[in-house]
Amino acid sequence: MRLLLVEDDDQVAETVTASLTAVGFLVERARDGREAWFMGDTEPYVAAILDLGLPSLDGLSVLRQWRAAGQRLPVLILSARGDWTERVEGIEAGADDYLPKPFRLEELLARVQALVRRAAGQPAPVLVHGPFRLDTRRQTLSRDGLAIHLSPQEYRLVSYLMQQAGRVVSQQELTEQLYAQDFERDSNSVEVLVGRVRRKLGAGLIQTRRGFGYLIETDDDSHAS
Amino acid sequence: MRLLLVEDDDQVAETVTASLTAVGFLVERARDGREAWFMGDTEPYVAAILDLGLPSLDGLSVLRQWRAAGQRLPVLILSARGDWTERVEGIEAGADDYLPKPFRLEELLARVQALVRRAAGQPAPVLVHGPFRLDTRRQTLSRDGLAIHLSPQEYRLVSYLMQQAGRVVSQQELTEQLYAQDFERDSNSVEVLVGRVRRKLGAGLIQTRRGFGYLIETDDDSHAS
DNA sequence: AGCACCCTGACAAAAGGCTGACAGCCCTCG
DNA sequence: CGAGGGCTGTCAGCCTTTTGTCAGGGTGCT
Repeated sequence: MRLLLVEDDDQVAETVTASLTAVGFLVERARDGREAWFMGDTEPYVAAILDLGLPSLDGLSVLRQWRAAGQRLPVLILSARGDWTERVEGIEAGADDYLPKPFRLEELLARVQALVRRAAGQPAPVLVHGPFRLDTRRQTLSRDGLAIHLSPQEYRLVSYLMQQAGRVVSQQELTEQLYAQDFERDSNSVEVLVGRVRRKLGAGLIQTRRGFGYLIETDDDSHAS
Repeated sequence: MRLLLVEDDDQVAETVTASLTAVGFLVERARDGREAWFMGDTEPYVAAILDLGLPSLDGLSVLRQWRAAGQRLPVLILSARGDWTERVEGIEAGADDYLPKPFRLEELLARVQALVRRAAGQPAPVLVHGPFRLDTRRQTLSRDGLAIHLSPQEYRLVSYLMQQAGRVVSQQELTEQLYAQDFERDSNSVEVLVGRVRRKLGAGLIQTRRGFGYLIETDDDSHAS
């Protein structure tokens, strides 16, 4: 799942990126306000982490512009000056959460994950679909209690589709979620990935909607009979 | 597991650090309030020991500021004046425990360990996984009742992983928990450490989730059959 | 049939993780 | 004080797994 990190300080950006990556996010970074605005308006991120002190265009302005343009991307604001007025301003500008610097990485992680879950309406750490169980703590998928080994990329694919269960997800969207933005778009890597997953899980779980994308049914629908 | 010790007196700090280190904690020290506040807000400690009489920013204020910022780090307060009002103040400021000076080192140890266990939602001082028993009181690991010698660092690794049983722990997180903040992040020391532990305990206990991190299963799952 | 899509097996590059060897450090013991 | 031994981080080499690419073959719709 792609995250946008807007942060001008290299040091901070690196640390934050590392921890977010470690828990499975694909992090892309903007260094200044203009870049941030453009990326956020263009690319489909699941959430953005927005530092307020930025060159070229202030963080709050970026946020306001996004909101003005109807962009509903969940935004977590980071701010060095943790004062009261700024927090209010942030919330008013349309932020979803606010974290004063300095912060602990765990807290950032927790909040980002909360944000993403809230946005996805998916609070469960274990996603179930028929005989399949995706355990996000163990980062493990099992069928009928038997663990099935998935590579990181395969895991991300299944995880994303299960989080979006019941919705058709286009190849384009998957490419965007699984790969960095500068990735060659005209390769069939998603197809290959889906193929590999199917070989492991059987053809039933991930359905193809020819011309539209891929789909994992919601648990109820698939077992209604 | 990293602990923050906030204490201005060198003598006391040294003694306390020595005993905590001896039972497997990695202790980092702050000498005054500002430093304490910053470290506690920035680094991922499992708990803090907070002396109240401090230069530059009073201990209670530090605590209040942490709490105001949503920092839930477990805190044990140390105080020279063991009077009633101060104790109440401490608890009200958000402390988790309170220990009047002078205290016996054993008592401090016991309380800190209790604090950490409570915070981890792990009431048991003895963690069991299959034939392995980790006794956090004696800091010993045994298999089938036979003690296995672990070096301090090895013990910390196993201990952390067992406390997080059932969860994949990334190398990054392990590095943060096992090494002090200024540690070179791009070495393979964690891998080496894991290797050493496995040589002593066998390959079964610590699983590798390639691309994700390491994992010790919960006892139940591993012996369900 | 024709076309756009999708699947699959093979391959090679790259990443991730493991291991043995080694060196620095510290402690203990004689 | 010096020798020996344990602990630990670093490094280089090795092996395995992962993953993007490509070419060729299906599949379903019009």
